Amino acid sequence: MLTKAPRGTKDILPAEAERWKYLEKQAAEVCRLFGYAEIRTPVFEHTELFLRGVGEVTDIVAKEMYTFKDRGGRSVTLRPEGTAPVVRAFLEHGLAAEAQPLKVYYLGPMFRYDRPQAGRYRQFHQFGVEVFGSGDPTVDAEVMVLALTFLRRLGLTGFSLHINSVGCPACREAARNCLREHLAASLGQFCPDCVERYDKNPLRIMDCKLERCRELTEGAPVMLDNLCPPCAEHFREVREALTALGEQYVVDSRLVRGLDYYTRTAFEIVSADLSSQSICGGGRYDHLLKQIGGPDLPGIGFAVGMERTLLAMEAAGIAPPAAGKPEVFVATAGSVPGREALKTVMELRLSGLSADKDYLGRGLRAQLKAADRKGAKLLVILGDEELSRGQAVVRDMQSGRQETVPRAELTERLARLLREC
RNA sequence: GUGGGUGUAGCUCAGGUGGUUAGAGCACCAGAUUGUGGCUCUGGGGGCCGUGGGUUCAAGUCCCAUCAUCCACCCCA
Repeated sequence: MLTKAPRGTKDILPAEAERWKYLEKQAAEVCRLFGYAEIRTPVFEHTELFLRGVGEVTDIVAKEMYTFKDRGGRSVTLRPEGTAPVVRAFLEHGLAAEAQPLKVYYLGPMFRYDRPQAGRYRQFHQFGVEVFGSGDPTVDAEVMVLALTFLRRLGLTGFSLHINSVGCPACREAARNCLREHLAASLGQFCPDCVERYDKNPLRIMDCKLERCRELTEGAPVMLDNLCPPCAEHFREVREALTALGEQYVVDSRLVRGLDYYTRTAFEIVSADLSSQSICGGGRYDHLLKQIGGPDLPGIGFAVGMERTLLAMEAAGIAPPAAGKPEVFVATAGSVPGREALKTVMELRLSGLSADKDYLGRGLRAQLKAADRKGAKLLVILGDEELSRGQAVVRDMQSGRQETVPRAELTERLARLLREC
């Protein structure tokens, strides 16, 4: 128990941390190119923010939040998603006064009390972007392309973009009623989950994975058929923008997202490498800011699951660049004390070379073995004879070539050798 | 929340029908080589066999419970 990470969490060990750093760097670089600035918000917020922002009847809020009272009696919640906190920060700091639209990105841990399984954790990480202040269809296309660009940059190819429009509150309500009417007669034949969805979120019935339910919904009126003229026009322009950019996409009229705040454009990127699990989800939320108490500004964003991205890369056999190896290992021989090695190592480090040494008082043989395992490129040997003559042995670990150099010239010599290899 | 699989060394796993001091490979440490890595050989350290209870003369092995973990559903990234 004491030596076990809590359920649904995991340690990112040094080897894997290198891969995370790589992903984070790629995300930051893509955002720089697209003109998105980073924003960092707290990992916990007032519980009320998520109740209002995400929606009280959503699964995320109803049964997956880490909510607790702090010592002052306030109810706070570990953020289950990134959009509501970013909206809150936008409103709190009056960022509406800055040049519009505002384009930001975030990257960090999210928390959901869920049963863990492949690609699903209780603490997981999302990279996401948000755009506030523009309802323009080209923004919809831009954020989708941003996500696609990020994935491509990592070398992933086995994914596809699925898009849909869930309309505005007005036409969505009309579509819901229309669908309920259509399904009312056959409701008894659906699975229990779908019967529950009938009242809660009937559009989701269209998204059921059971074949029987799928068959029952054949010919049912889909959201896209019930869009009001402005929403239909918006969706058409989003598709045209994607096409103009040469992006392939699938219009999936069954696609419904689980968060209440979405309007109009909804999209997912699913990965073939993860048996079609979604790796990214997002959409437009034109009334969320007002709902949280701000101006009636439109917004849009997405979130990419970092763990899932890493899993997809692994499944596709993509290996991020290897970790940096130490450049120099300093060994001692004979009766030379360890502090001589430490002195040399420090000189090298302060001149910009990464250097390391043995800390277990091991023999020369074991020190070479250690240097080899760490992947050091060069080895310095400080022995009694060399030391008394003010020299040191420099060995190229790959070729095994050795030379004796004056200690005064050691740093310079090592730097030159490293440049050559 | 529902359903299924699996828990033996740091890792991957052996341990027919219960039977003495629980094994292998990899990894780790040391030696062969008293000052020279990768290969090889030799030796060594490491295990409440997930936990608790039950059956039995005897349980890693059988039964029950529990916890953990993985997979799927639900939901979502």
